[in-house]
Amino acid sequence: MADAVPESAPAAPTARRTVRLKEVAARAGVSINTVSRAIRAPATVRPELRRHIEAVLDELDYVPNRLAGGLASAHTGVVGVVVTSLLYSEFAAMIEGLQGGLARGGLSTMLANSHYRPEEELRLVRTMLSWRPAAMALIGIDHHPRVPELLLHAGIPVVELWETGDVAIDSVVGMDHAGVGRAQAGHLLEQGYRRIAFVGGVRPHDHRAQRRRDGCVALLAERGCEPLVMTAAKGGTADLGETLLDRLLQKAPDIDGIVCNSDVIAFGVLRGLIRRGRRVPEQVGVIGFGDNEAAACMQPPLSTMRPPRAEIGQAAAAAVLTRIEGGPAIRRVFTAELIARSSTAREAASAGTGTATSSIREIKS
Amino acid sequence: MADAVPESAPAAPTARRTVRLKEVAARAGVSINTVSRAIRAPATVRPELRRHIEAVLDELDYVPNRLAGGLASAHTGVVGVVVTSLLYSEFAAMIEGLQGGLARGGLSTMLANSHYRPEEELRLVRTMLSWRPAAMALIGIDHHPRVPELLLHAGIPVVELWETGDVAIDSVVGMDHAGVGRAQAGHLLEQGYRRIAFVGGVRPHDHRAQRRRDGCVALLAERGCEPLVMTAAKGGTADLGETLLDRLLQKAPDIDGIVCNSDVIAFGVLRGLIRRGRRVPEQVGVIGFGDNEAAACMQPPLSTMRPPRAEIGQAAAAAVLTRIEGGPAIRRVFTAELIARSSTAREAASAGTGTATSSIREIKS
DNA sequence: GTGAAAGCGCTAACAT
DNA sequence: ATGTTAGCGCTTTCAC
Repeated sequence: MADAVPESAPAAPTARRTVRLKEVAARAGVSINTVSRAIRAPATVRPELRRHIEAVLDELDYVPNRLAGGLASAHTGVVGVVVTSLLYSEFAAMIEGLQGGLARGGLSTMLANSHYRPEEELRLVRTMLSWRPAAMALIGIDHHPRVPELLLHAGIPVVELWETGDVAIDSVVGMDHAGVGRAQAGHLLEQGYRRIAFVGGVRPHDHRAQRRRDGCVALLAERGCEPLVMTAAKGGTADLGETLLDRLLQKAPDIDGIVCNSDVIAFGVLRGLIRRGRRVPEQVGVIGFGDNEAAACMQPPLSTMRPPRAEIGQAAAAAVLTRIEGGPAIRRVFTAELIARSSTAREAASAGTGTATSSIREIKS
Repeated sequence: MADAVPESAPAAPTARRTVRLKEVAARAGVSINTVSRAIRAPATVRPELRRHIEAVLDELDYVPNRLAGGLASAHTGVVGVVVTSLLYSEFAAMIEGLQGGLARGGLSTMLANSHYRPEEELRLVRTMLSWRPAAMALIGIDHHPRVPELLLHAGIPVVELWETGDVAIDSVVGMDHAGVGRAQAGHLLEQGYRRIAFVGGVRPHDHRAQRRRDGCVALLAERGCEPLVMTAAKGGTADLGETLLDRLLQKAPDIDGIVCNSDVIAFGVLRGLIRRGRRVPEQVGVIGFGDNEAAACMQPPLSTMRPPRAEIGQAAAAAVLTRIEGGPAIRRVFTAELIARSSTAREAASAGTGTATSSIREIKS
């Protein structure tokens, strides 16, 4: 399985041969300071000299030491990002947007994963703060109770992503998840479904999922429908979707609409319905959340909610940049888009491919 | 859209109120040094005193300054990770495994994304090195020409993930992608398909995808089949899959087997085939790559190759940890697993759900 | 425009 | 077991 690779591998971390500003300065015949300025403020160095220094820099393959630089200048240009999960591609596009936006502003990103564990989140925030980051970004608005005070105490810009609520540490950029749940249920009602259930995996600390569930339940109650909920305290998978469907059908065989907490859950639900001979969308309507890349390839194509992930990430990056430059904290709420496909098209059950996208829906004030 | 959040937000980054070792020491009535040791080597401080110091640490909410610590000690406990993409969830599970393994070894992770751009990779490697990381991890084995020398010069452990080849910078943990392509084509041949094409999005610098394609083509040639290739120079999407299928059918209407570069491409291909009235798997066999969570929910369920992503990430973390402790560089090649479902079950086209998993296949020597 | 000197906050010898 | 003394490599005044 594993065998040594002798050549090309330093037997032990090489006997410290790092190039410092000092070496560059000596080689270029100037002071350390001048080299430093040639790097950070080229305009303050005579063009001719500057080019000379740059040549030496290149020749010696100089890599600055940001630990030293950061220590001396008290600002680092890294942004600490704490996410609750890297899997399920739930946040990938958002993080990518955030990272891209920050990079354009000259900031690096340090990513850590709390796996939906508050204790872990606290630990990670402490670790990141120990790097004296220029700012911090966190997923969600529900944190370990000590996190907000720690962050506030650090005196740096903070942005909370993905979810929005009433209280904010600093800036917030996200969606109203309760509104997503309402929109899902609302769409099924509009399509004429009446006996509607919420199905999905809801992890103990996934507050976003809980809010979607609550939003769905609330709307159903308002409209006089008895809300049904069938969840499990774990992450969503297709198999879980099918399992929950089973339980649901046992409890309520007359169900005709299913709001899923994620597209992946919906995939399993669709598979289960087909196996059990229920026709979608004629007998049962199904709507997911997330706009998974496979949703449009299901049979029937799955209706879902598309969260503007990249936009949220980019807006969060913009918020950080603004704040670093002394601007105000920002609160921005994006709207998820309803993608109505065949899986909820009870009226026009023969309509065909159903790739059409409905107009953008306002989720909540 | 964006409005100010006055309360709770520091008008400007607070007037520097950071707690240093000095403050803790004064409060605890000991020297700076003793506090430092109480943190890093608790055993060297009298238990009683230690508890006292810990209380003060807690009371003052001390957050160490790792810049200073790293500068002084010359080791940081961060591992720089450069990935080519965060999207498509292609690497998420692998990165998660890597990160988890490193965290267990007390190492933090700094993630950056090169978007498949070599120039960007070089830039990112330089930036990461400027943080004096304990080790570096990179996706793939084809790098910007200056990357290996930079890394070697840094004298730290390096691990290349996902792909394996003949030359390594230091450690390598991955899969043989050419072998994956061969296995895909081989499976279709075994099932009796003969007129086989490779279809997919192959980004200019996605060498893994290129290797899978080449492996597929090579095997077909060896077996006396004329290899067909229909690719586009971009990332894979379901829509692209359907587009490429169109072109393929135009060029070779008698095609009966399709090797897809990714499951997402396969989703589009399946949708396209069904729309065009071709029966899968009776008339055409389709196999994907990646074991996307939706693959088992397609109609028919999609056969695919499952790469051991988490295992690769964990093994890479182990390699880094070993190497940091002075161990040898490691080379480890994992095997992708063939997941045979209905989309290639020409023989047993009536077999039903087809969720069964074939035995593990050796991909290459 | 350039150089000299003084730290940034911490760790690592060495004393004690 | 604890304190003292030097730096780590860089940035930042402040002279020149």
